[in-house]
Amino acid sequence: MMQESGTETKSNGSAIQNGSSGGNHLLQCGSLREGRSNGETPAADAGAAELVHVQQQQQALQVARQLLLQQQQQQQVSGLKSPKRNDKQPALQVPVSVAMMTPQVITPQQMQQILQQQVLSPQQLQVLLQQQQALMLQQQQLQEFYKKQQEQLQLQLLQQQHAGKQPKEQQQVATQQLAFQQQLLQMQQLQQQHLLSLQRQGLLTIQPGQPALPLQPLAQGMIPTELQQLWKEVTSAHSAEETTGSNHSSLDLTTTCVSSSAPSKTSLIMNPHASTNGQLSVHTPKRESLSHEEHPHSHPLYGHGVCKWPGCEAVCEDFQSFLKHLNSEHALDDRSTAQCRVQMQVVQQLELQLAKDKERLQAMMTHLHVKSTEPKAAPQPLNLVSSVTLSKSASEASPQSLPHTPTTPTAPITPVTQGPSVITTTSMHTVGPIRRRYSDKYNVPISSDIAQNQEFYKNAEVRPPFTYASLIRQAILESPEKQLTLNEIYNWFTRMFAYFRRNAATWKNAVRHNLSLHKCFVRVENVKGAVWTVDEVEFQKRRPQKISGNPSLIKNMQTSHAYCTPLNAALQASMAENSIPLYTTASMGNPTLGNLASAIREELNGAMEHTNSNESDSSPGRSPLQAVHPVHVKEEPLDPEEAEGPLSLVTTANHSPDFDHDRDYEDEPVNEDME
DNA sequence: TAACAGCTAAACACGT
DNA sequence: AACGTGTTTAGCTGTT
Repeated sequence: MMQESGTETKSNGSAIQNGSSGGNHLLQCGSLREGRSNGETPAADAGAAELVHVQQQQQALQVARQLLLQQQQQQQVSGLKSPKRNDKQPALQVPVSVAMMTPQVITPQQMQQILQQQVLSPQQLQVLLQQQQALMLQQQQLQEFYKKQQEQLQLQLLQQQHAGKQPKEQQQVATQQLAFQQQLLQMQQLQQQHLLSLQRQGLLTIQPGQPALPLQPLAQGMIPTELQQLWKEVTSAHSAEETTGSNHSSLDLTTTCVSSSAPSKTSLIMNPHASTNGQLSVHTPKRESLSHEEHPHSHPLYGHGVCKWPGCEAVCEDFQSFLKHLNSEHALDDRSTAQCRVQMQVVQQLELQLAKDKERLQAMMTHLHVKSTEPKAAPQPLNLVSSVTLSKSASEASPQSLPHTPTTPTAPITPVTQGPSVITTTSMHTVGPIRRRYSDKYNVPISSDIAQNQEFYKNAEVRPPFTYASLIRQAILESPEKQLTLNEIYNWFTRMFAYFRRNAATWKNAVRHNLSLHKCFVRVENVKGAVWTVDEVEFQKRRPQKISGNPSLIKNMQTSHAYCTPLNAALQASMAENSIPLYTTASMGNPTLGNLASAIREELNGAMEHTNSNESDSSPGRSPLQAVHPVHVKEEPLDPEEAEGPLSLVTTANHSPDFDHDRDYEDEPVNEDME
């Protein structure tokens, strides 16, 4: 007896839409977890490596800057009056190309796209965003510096022109300038690489014609025409003097920068083939060398003069020094052990990823061979790289599904496995936004997703990919007594999801609507008023999807569930970073894992329940619903076949300790920067 | 194409 | 009267 069975007024029992429609989530746990496990570590490594490079570039820039300063001093000493920096003459002003200097941070549109796709986990997105921000910071500093230097240079060139100064000095200054450009070129190359790495991981979809991505900044107006003109004057007037290779390369670089306006000028440094992909041919040495392995002393942790210990990348001149470094820096200690464990997890996840991807590939190939003529072969779930398709889908999705929050994406997590019609690898990651909410019946359980992405949902205004019904149910099930007042449900929404801290009128109305509409929500009069409970039987009665009866799908489903278990271990690994012992189990009292584990069982159970409705599946884990759950009133008699209690009720014991009923965010829009 | 699921909006009733 | 709660209907989009 949980509460006094009050006068629940479920008068909508006659609702035509019947409450059998619960929520749904779509995520196959395999695809999500794998996507995240796949991308996380390499992305982090790449980011760290690039940061190192950025720092190196900065140092080089510092040196170059000093040279330039010396040059300026010489000029000043030689009698040139030092002009005020603010005396910029508009006609000769050399604005720094925004296109070039714009940090290649993920634009809001791209971010939205990413969030909508949710190919990777929110945590991974955060990590990558942090890397992006770090890079952005670096480049912004360089940008400032570059601006200053360019202004100075411009002024000096101006003066020299007017004063008829020696071209040699001028040329030297220009060389310095070009040195900066080269540095910045490399900087941008790094950014490009970072971006491409994101692309490879499916985080970004570079769409043709997408202006937000400065993929061709160097080819477009990097140096204004004024400067080009200046250069022409300088170089043509003194072409006889400077025919050295360095100057040539400098000039080449310059013309490269203006190649958009004068493509037929001098030879391009940019690789034409690469430039079509937005990738420059200017490689940093490190990247270049990554592809070959011809070191005489082959060691998995040593390559190309760099220690490959995760997170190290120390430069070692030769193999001996590497061994020295290995023994000194990576000796057997706690840190190394921890890193080793992490690596183990990484490998494990990658292996899982590989296995799953192999299976997926097999399924795809089978599918394409068997029923390639099926009209639904290229249906809605995927939006190929074509921006037309994507934008169309997006425009369809946003206004209807989110009229109240145009800035926040609908975030249905669309598993790659949903659409087997994926052909290209890029399109694997460009599954566009879909309006639907996803059933939590056969895919990732809502409790699992929320538990794992809790922080993300709390901070990012991303709509959870679950139906209101599912969310309400989750809120109620998370409560200690499996019952909540309406206001407590509201609070749960605002507490758990940043998305629901806006437009309260809309979603609260929807919550009330769902509570009233769905039979699975039972109103119970309580001492302190009315509370809402979940009728699990009704909830599980949701319309079975077409998956039922298809043995192969059932098998796949079970497989996907099976993948959840080791991935659960991966989650534990990540928690080990926070002093949570590795390989803890859900029974050890961690609420998140407890919920996760139980949710997995729940989903598996629920799925089996529907797919094997005829079988007398008497798995020991099941328990009659009434034994655990406070359902007080049924308008319909319990179907004994359906009365198998879902194991989700097990989560009771693992209720999150930090569940705070009193904290409510109310309706006021929450600050955006809840980072 | 129709049925269904889900979302949003809105009207309305009722109680405080 | 204002507000919160609850019910119901309608219209729309997307899926099956």
